[in-house]
Amino acid sequence: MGKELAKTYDPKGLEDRIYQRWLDKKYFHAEADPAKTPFTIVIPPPNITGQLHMGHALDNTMQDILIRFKRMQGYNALWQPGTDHASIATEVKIIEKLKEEGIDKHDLGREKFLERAWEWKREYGGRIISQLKKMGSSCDWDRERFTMDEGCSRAVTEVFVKMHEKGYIYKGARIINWCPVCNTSISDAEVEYQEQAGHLWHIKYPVMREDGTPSDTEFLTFATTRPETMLGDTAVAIHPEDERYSHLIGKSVMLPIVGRVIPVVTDTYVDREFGTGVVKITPAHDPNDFEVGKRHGLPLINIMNDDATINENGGAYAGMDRYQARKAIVEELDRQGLLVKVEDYSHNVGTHDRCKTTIEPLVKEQWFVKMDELIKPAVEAVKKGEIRLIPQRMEKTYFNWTENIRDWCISRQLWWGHRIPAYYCSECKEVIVARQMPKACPKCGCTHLTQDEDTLDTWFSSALWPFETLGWPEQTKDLEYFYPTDVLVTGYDIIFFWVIRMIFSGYEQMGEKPFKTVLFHGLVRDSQGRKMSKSLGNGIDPLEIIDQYGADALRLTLITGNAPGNDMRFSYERMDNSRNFANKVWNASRFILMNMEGKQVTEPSQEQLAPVDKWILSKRNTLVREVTDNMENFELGIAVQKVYDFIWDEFCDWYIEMVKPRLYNSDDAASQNAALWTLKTVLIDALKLLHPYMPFLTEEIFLSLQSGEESIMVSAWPVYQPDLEYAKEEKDIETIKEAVRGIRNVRSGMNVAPGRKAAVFVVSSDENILRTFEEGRLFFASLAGASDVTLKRDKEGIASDAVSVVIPGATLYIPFAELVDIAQEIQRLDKEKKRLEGELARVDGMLSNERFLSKAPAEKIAQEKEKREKYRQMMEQVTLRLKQLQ
RNA sequence: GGAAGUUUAGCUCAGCUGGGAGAGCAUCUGCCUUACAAGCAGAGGGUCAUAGGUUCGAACCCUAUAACUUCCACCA
Repeated sequence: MGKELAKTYDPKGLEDRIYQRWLDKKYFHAEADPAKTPFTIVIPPPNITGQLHMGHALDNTMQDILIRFKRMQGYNALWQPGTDHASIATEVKIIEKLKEEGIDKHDLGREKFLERAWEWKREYGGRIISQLKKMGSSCDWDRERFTMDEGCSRAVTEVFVKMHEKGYIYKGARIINWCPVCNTSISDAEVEYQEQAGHLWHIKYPVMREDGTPSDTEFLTFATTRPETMLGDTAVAIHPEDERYSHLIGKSVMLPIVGRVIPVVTDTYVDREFGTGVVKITPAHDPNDFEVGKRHGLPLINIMNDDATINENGGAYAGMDRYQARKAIVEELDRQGLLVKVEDYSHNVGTHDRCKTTIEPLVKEQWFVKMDELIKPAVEAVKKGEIRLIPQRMEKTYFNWTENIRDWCISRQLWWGHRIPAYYCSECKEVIVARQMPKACPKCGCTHLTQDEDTLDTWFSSALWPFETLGWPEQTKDLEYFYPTDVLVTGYDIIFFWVIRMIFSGYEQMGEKPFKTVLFHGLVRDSQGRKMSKSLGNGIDPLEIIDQYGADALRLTLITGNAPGNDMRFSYERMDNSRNFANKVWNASRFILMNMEGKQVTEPSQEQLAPVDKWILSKRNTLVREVTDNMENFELGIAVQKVYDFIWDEFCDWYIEMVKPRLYNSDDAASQNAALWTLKTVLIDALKLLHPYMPFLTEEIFLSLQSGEESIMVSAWPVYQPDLEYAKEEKDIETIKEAVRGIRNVRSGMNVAPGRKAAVFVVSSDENILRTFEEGRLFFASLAGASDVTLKRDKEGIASDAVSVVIPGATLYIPFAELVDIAQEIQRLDKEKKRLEGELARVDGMLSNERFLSKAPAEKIAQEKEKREKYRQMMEQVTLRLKQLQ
């Protein structure tokens, strides 16, 4: 690119061009190389149905920052990308699409349906990937994987078979969560409880008399939120120690409508305090009742079809929807005089997190993963710090889940997914779990075998993601080299779905943790703090933001001022600020490029460097150390804030302004060269520190500054150099800055026109201060609006009514004769005196406190003493000046 | 029912191992100063939720309280 840079930064077009160049140069690609240390991140695979949203944008920005940082530090950085088949989400979408065409899934048949699904994958699977590229993500796209590609499918089968052999996977009839709309079982993690307004129906069942007829005077009354489930009641329970009902122990009641006699059982599960202390027991439709039923050997009566209509066990109600049946049954009970009362009642209802349908607990044959043994190493790993969670408080959530874990229902009645590698003999009903379909039944030799119709929970394959993407179950070089991975970046909302399952899978299959650190981020909310959602229509499309502001600005906004694990709000004001910063960097660079034009900039000697040059070089050095530290500790928001402040405040507002007179007016070529070299050197390092956050902007500028260099993304990360600390220059320049600030303040307070220059006298008995001002005379005059700067050891000859500014070690005088109001001047100095008195009182208080002196660290005491000296000196100067004026 | 988080300037939020309260936006005053008005210079604005405690010293550590948010469990 040429040196003619536009006045304002325009990311449009430029970002795509740069990204394409990075791709062409293969900078994102990593190969196992024993000579280098690997640094690996596996991407949380986005769903193939997904479109980039702010959550992805944040997640991927964080990963890209870490990857780019480590790559520049010299690590062999691999960011492993891929997508997830997202079985249920995708299947639902395809069903919807089919419906639009008037096709029913079952009419189409499994094979044709899967063809459609793969078509979908081909069409939309790439969409999210191209969107991630828009963010600037430096993934190794050559390694892109898909959870249902051949390798991943092999991994899934392998794990299933192995875990089945070990007894960790079993098939059994358990009560599971059933979604009547999606027509599949779901795991506990997929159930979302929602508070809903409902009713509590108080119902009574007649107690059976000795003669086997129902009593018409004695009843057991209880309350229920789901009266329709009475069709499946097989008992009524009371607490064993509840005296109110002790006479009923061993008796039975008549189940109305159905006409079934059911026993009264005692169980400590019953809470005597709640309601009447009586509970109806429906083992086939309630998880707690299921447990009670097991304890008492009660029969399971399933009254529902898969679509949540009442089945043939519901007698007259068969065929009705569960809610219709509820209404009809309540009416019938009322007619029979068995409905005691109806109360309004608000309670939590389990819904399917995908479709929000109220789930129906049903007893079904499903495949489960036995969790109690598997979870142990996963708990240990976090307890021992083998795996670090950031922020640490996430450990509580983690342990809370692991301690109360139940077996994981992994079979789904879906077609899109990994089909369960279990085969059934049609003759002897033998179940064979195998890597491939056996030719014949090993038990009876029959060749009529059919594969299990069900597929696996999406998260079953996601759990293997960190190692299956590196080649497992093959023992590949990549696996050996890049595993375990370094960091997992993800939202805290999928800690149960994914993080925990990857951890126990890693230990079980690899015998090793999948990653060393988990870095959690929060949710991106709208400007009012609401979750972004389709139904609210408050979602902000990252692609539109990129189009408007550029990817760099979006990335910066998402990272600035955000601590790990905390939710953040998205606002356009913050986008404006980020864009403005990009423009600031752009213009500072433009300034430097313009001034370097036609000049050969060479590295100056130490002697040629002016104190201001050393000052900014030293500041840069400190910045490098701090930013690197922060990034090593995953404090990305803090790190970028420091770079931001450095570039805008120190570099642009001070250093560039300080060197302008040298660049414009000085005919000292060596001094000019030193300034240009410093400008360029500091800018380049600042750009490098900024590059992980704003990759496009920094690359564009870097390439125009460094014609010989390949790319900033493969340049070396700046390193802190102890020999580049210039403590003296740092202190000296701070003195001048204070003087400038003091004078500007006074001028502004007195409404002095900016164009009006005035003579400034610097009076000090400190030789070092005088020398500092002498060396900085040129820029000090320019920044302080001085027509002339005179350095003096005393105030002889300065107009007695000059305005004065006191800084540590010196007093500055500005003779503004016709402007000065002596009374006002005294007032101003009085205010300053009061301030100093306050400061001195504080410092003196501390330093006269014996306990402070004996307990505080020596360094702190020295600091305070130094401050006291400074304030005393300034106090002396102010007092003196006041005396002169009065 | 259990747990976690939040509470700091008008707004949105930082504040990393306790050592003089910060940023952006907004407000007010001046400036189109040849990198940048998407800018520059200056200013105002905070009992760091409340009450105790620990400490020489607390926004930060401890205890309690309040409000808001979230997660988990789910009592029919």
